[in-house]
Amino acid sequence: MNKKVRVRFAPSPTGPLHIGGVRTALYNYLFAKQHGGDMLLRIEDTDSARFVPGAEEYIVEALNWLGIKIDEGIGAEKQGKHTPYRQSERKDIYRKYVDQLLEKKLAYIAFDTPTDLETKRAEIANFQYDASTRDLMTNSLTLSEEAVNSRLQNGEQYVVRIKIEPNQEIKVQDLIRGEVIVNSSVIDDKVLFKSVDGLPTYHLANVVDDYLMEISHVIRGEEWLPSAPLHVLLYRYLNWTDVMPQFAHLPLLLKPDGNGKLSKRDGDRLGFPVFPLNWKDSKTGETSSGYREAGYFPEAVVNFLSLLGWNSGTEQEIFSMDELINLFSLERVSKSGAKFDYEKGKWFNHKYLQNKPIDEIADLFQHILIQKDIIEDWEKVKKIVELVRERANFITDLWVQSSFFFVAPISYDEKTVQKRWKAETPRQMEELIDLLNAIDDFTAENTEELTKKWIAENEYNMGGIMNAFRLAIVGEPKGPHMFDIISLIGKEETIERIKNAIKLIV
RNA sequence: GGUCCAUUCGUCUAUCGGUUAGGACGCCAGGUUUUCAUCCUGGAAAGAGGGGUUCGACUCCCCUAUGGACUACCA
Repeated sequence: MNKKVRVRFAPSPTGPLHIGGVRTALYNYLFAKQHGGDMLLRIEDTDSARFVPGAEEYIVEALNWLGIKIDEGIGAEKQGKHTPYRQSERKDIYRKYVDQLLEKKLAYIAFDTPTDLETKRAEIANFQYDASTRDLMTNSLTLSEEAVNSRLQNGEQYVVRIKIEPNQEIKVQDLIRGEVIVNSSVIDDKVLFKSVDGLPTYHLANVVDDYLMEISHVIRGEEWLPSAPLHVLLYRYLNWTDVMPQFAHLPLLLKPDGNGKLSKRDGDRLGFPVFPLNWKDSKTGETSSGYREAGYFPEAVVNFLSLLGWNSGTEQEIFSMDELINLFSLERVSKSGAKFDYEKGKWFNHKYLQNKPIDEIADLFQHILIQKDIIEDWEKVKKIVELVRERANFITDLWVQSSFFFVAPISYDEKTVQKRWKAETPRQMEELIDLLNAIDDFTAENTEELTKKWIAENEYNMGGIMNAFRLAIVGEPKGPHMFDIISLIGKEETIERIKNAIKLIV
């Protein structure tokens, strides 16, 4: 049976989308597109207590930015035929399946309060609510029917738990890991539904929704692997095994140093973003930085992320989204977790910065200039970008690398002054002023030729002159070819700066 | 503690029984250069340990070790 490929990304709106989540979304997308399938976005907000306003919008915006297009569900152009795609709005749908399980005695009602459970856990070491302990608890298996009904009529809070038969082998076929076998005895009677808010828990909701939304492949993080057998069981209990999706559990993204899952704190600690976009926490007011605002190209982030846990089998490193769609395969996803290497992320952005059309880069840079109240001629901006982009990793680096094109130095790098500004330098610079002043054709080629001639004729030291010259014009020992710089800033400005340097450097 | 998953250079990874164990990031050295950077060339750098299976194991199996995930009326 070959059903249409339909995958879903199903985050819960508890905050900004984590970079690991982004990768999961990306792999889902690549897989779907390769097979001509659909990518759905479903919001799993069954925990009303953890809902964070703005999180859903953030997720949609982030995926949009990255070029991960949603075919159906939240954020899609047209939502699709399985609406709604927010689980909190699907309450009525789940109730039916809860009742079905209850009727078939595959689930039961439990009245134990959180404190009851706590005390039990304290009492019994490694307590697990399952076949071995449910007789000790307050539920519809231990209470009489009348007792249960009267409790319900009194409006007592309850949950519905799945009833798991102990000692059964449950097999999960995983596309990345192969067959995983778990004994049902180690799975507890998970809560499927809570009366407090009338909502199911994740386990029931995701199974029901994946079934109703005709999901063909569930591609999610490895943290779900331990509960996958429970989900398989649920498909069995609901008689849906014939249309059960295939599972693929992705390896985790790990901290760059030490061990463990990559977390928000690592970003703060090590100084790199762990979110796609900036996020401002409305409670604490603190902002977490995102890749977009840090100056990354979405293509670079996608490329970088795609290789964290997958590889093409070739030695190619740079991939466009289309190439990724073509080449991606779950079989080539690695099984072990990948440490997050931020340095390599920077390198990817550098590559994209070099390879993009100059107009695109210049346009982005001009926006930065405008924010700094610098209005500059488009052609000139393009030339400047051309000259400095190779020394930049990010659009934002461009300013650091080129600010001297727009603003004359107000101070001079001390070390360089000591090393490059000698006693005879002011006199030589005066001569240089005279020389440049007499040049009408101020192109880089011409000024270079004449300046070098002058240096040779006077038997000056090339490095000595040029480095002092640079110091006067740039203020620091950096930047592109000197004659390219002065041709762009012009004769007057060049001479002005040399004069200033002679005056200011002691 | 229990269950499950994993283990090749510092990092991401290639290898699907026979290779001088390859590439990339980073690092180091040299070259290019008037500076910084880029770029080019080169270099150091790896199969967790122990048993098997096999003519031959990084590759297959087992054990140990290590790491991770999960173990909620969270997802």
